[in-house]
Amino acid sequence: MTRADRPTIVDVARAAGVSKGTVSFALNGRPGVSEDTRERILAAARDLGWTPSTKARALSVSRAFAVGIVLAREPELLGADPFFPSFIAGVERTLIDRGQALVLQVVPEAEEEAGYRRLADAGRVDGVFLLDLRVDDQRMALLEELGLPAVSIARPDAPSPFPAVLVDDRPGIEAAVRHLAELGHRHIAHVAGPAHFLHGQRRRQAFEETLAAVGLPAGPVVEADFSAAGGAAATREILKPAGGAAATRQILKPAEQKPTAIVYSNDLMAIAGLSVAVELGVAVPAQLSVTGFDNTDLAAYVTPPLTSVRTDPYLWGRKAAEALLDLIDGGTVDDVPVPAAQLVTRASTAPPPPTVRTEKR
Amino acid sequence: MTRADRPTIVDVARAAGVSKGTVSFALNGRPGVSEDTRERILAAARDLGWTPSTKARALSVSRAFAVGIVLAREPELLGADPFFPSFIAGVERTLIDRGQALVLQVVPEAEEEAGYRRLADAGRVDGVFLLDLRVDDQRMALLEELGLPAVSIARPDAPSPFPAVLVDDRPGIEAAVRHLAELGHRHIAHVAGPAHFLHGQRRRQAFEETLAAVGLPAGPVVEADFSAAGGAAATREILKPAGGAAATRQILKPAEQKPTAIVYSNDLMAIAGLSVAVELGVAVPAQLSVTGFDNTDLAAYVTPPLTSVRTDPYLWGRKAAEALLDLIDGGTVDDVPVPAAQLVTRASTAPPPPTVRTEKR
DNA sequence: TGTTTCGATCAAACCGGTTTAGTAAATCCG
DNA sequence: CGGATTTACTAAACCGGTTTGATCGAAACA
Repeated sequence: MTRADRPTIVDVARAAGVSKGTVSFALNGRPGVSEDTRERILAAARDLGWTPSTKARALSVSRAFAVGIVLAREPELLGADPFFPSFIAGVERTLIDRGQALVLQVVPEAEEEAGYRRLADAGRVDGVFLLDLRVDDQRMALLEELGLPAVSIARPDAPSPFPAVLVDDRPGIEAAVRHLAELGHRHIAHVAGPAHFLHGQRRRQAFEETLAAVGLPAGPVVEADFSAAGGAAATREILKPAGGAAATRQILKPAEQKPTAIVYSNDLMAIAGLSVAVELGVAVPAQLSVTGFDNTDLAAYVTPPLTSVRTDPYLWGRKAAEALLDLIDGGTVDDVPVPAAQLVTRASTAPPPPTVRTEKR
Repeated sequence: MTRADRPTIVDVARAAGVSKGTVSFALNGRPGVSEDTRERILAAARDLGWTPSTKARALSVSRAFAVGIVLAREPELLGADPFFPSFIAGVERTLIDRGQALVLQVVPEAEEEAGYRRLADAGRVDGVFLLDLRVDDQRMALLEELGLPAVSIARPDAPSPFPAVLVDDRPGIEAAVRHLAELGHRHIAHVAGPAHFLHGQRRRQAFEETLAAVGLPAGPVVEADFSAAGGAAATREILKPAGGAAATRQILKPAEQKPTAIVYSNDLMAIAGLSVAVELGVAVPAQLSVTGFDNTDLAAYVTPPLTSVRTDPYLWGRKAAEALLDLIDGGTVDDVPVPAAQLVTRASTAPPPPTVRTEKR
């Protein structure tokens, strides 16, 4: 009935007839062990089914052999975002190969800092990923104080002591706007993500700059929160004749001309927007073109199929993990380039209606 | 330039003028320490900003102070499923309060067993959650072999040595079917999840049993894979006049009568199904009623808003974590009841078209 | 051949906690 | 008042690895 205790390094040492120090050397590929002995040790380890205890290694080399992610998003928003699962899957691909684990922490927004402190103080992780960068993000300073190496997804807006995976949302938005412009749209609106998020802000910037670059007038921008509800509300605001009280959340001066296209900063809001259009009797794409961002699984299966920007979070995850592990190992790590996002055109974008088109000159 | 090393228990002991054993006792609330000394120790610890090293504790008490989840799903399916983020958020709520961490492992399906072994052999976790139960699931045996405590989400189909959170999808599906039956539908179809998943199987069973219970004829059941693409294909199969080659994936004999309602086993497939209906010129809900499952964020924002079954994965996560930690602490843990899922009715369900209705007798 | 160098190996210290065995002083008891 | 408990605490062992310093025999050198 006695539970077979896991073998330890001494068991292996005894079986191989050496000291435990030698076993350790043999296993870590250190010089100073004869080929003969090394093989005997490896064989003994295999026979006993021995795996070094991470706990013991962690203590003696003061490493956790784990990296962390602190997520301060609301679960509902997480669930709707295809980014995380793919990113994490990519991260794991790298971690598993290098014997590391991923410690996840999902916390209410107010406890974000506490989350990082917990990971650091308890020595649970050797480094972290920095996601959902914000404008003037305080976390870089926090992590430096905590002495925790990090890799950020996208480059922060201030000089950062940490390497970044150079994710850039701008080319994706730019492609969307140019695509619409080429179709003949002259009045394009944007449903932005929260301005305090760097990616929300950058997508919006890209929207505005590209409009200017192709010589179109600035379009209305409504800030929403990346949720379906937010996307629906924003769409209503854009499509409805600006009622008195409704103008509250409008950020830019409304163009006199009602937009013939809306660039959303994620698919979830775009899909919600499609429904609002139906409800208001606005045909998509005949009267209104719509683009999303993320190229969700669902994008190709809504009516009409959604033109969207395809990104590659799985790849980002792999690259980010490689960079972080190299950094932890003491290497000097440069920013990591990644391929630009691609626009996937589907039926939700088409030329603007002729009537509106006529007015455009 | 010397990095201030983190204080250890000896530093605290020295500061308080006691031995490190006493510090340990004081901190763990053991008897045998005078109130006086205890306070002096706690004060010293606070002053030095000392937190016990998880690594050291882990080694000496052979506990990881962490629990694990191994996910063998494809990232795309994960991304579309609102279950995981909410479940994990619930788990964290409990874990954080009890000083535990969550180790996540996302692996290709073929490496699932290896994933559990890695966690167990390296001693990374003290227990795991068992998600996505399958028919004749081998993992219970594996975990028992590995000596890893577990809590399963839903009760397995075979006697299990582990406690379960008694999630039951059947009442949700039953409510959906009854709702449709009350609206007057007589021919109802089901788009099922993969039959090798227990929840896929059980939702299907509930569908079939409820039909029988309310005296309706068995409806066609098409098995899909929970993805948008799968949902679209299944819908096409149900709505199209059964073409020659198309009958391949049809599981039940098709009812002679084309269905006036479809019960989907998740929202993602249901939303994809809505688009297929539009494409085939079938009006929802006028000609076809549709129900989903999960009550996704998006459900209320598609056209028409989707009647769906609301579940509470956040709660499940909290309860599951409590049960697992109690189990790890050596308690005897019973199965944990949770409230039944609720049907949320929206505009995607309505009475069947009169023409069809006439035929029903 | 005597000395040096080197490679292979071992014993012991160490990481930072927990836990057990032991001790001195204080308290109890008859 | 003297022996038996109890209380408060310390010293040391332990968890299972890694790493350092010392040892020893064989090969290299003078």
